[in-house]
Amino acid sequence: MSETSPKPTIAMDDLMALCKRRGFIYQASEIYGGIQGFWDYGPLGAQLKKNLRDAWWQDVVMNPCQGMAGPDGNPVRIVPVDTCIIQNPKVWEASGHVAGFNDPMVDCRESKARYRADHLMCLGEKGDTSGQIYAYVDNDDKSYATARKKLDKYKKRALSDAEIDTCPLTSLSADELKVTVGPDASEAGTLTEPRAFNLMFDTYPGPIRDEANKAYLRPETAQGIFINFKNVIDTTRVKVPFGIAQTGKAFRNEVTPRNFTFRSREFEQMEVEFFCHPSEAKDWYAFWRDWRMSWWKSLGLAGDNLILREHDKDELAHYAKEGAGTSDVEYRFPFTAPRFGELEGIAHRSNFDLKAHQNHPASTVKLEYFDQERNERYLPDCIEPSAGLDRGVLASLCEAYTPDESRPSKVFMKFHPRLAPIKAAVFPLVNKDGMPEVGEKLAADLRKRFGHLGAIEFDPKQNIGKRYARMDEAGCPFCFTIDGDSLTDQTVTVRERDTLAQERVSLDRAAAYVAEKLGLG
RNA sequence: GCGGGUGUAGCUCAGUGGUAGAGCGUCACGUUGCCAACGUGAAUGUCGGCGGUUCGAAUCCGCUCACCCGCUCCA
Repeated sequence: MSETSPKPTIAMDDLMALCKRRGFIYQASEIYGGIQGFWDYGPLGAQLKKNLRDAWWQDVVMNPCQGMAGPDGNPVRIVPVDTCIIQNPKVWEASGHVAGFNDPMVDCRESKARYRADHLMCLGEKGDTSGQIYAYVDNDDKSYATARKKLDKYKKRALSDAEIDTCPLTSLSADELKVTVGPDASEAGTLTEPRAFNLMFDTYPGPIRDEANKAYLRPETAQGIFINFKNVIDTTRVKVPFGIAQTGKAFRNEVTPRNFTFRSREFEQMEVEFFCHPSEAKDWYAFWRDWRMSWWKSLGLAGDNLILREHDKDELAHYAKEGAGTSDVEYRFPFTAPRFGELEGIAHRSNFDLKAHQNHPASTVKLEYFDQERNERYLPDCIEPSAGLDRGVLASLCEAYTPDESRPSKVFMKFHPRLAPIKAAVFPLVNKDGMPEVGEKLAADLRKRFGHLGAIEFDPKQNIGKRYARMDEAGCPFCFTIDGDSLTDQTVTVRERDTLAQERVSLDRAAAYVAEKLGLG
């Protein structure tokens, strides 16, 4: 990993100040002191985020893989869904989230170590209900030996195995915990009571707030796809291999929200679950991994700040253990540098999820797919490219932030034109002599043509330098200026954000100019 | 969860117990007319919040909230 970046690492504080100043991102509930792990998007941020989501929707769902054929030589097929944030809680039992997202943790005030409560065992002398208890990490011989040694020292004699009683830490009473010595502690009573880190948010649909009515806010959008797999198969004409895609909010009660919007408790995902025959899973995995990497590059996250990283075996998620692997598309954020933070994970989930839902006791549905061509019934394997929309936005903001002492704004946002929240601006050089009228008409024309892609600004106030500078900070790629000559020869000056170059184009060519620069031909 | 830091106008920050400030930005008017120019003027604050000490608190004390950094944690 290279420690040197071709671009100086920007200060996160400066970027955050710009995001506030220009209306990209605000702290959620700011007027009440904020709320940890939540962020709101302002006018420019909302459009930036929409543009990234739309780019994904277009390139992944509507024109899958930008028209590139899959490894089988056929066009890639994807259909969209939009599923609920709240589902029957059994969905999350089957998926493993209820068990996996509820690990009670224990902290040690002395050693500062944190343990999973269900990984801690305790030992003491058989029959002794008043003496000290010693905790150790389950299946850790060294930790066990340490606890035995501490007990022997406390009892002032070597106890035999037969004199030892063990039990899980979670079975101890509060009083017993007070006389328990932590695995890495010397004093008793330094362990906190086991605390559940509820990584899923609870909610209670219906009038009665009762455990029987407990439901969860989804921690990932993926399960909404898996539980609709049969519906999609039955009601559309898709055939394996194909993908189901959706974007939407997900919620995780992160222990430590950090780093601006990077680890938020409420965030938006863009996910595809791509189903294929197990024999083709490896090829599809490699295909998606490589194409997703190139997609992020195509949106301006090029260069050394973006890497594709294959997971080591020991960091694979529970659903990916059996699969062909997991890769991350990672971006070098200022706060991770020189290391990288995940933008998107491409995982081979094998048939983990379909199997889990099919096998859940409360589920009656058969999810096997009958493949006519192969004359074979099977549970498809699944390749999951799962991207973080908010992380993509954050990476785009970081990448776009370009200090430039030579220009009045001292900084400009070099967004890819496709992502830029303001597509173009129109300025009358002087707010009189017929220039505003010409400008307003041009702005209206551009709005009609490009308004669905982003804002078209019209600004007749103050001197031209200020207006250019404002657009630089907003990341607007093109500014059209109407001057005296425009009235006579029907031409305008277009000023390019990145190069500051000015070019004279005819008024009726202005829309074509923007279309070409946006890649719309 | 632990340790350190920060919190005053939209942004950056000054203000160590005595009337709430500056620069920039924003807005208006004038002038100018291709890069935050110039002139005049204006708006904008629960000094993060709550409580305490004090005749008097942005300032001292306690608690709390949020953000940043380092741990820890994170399928």
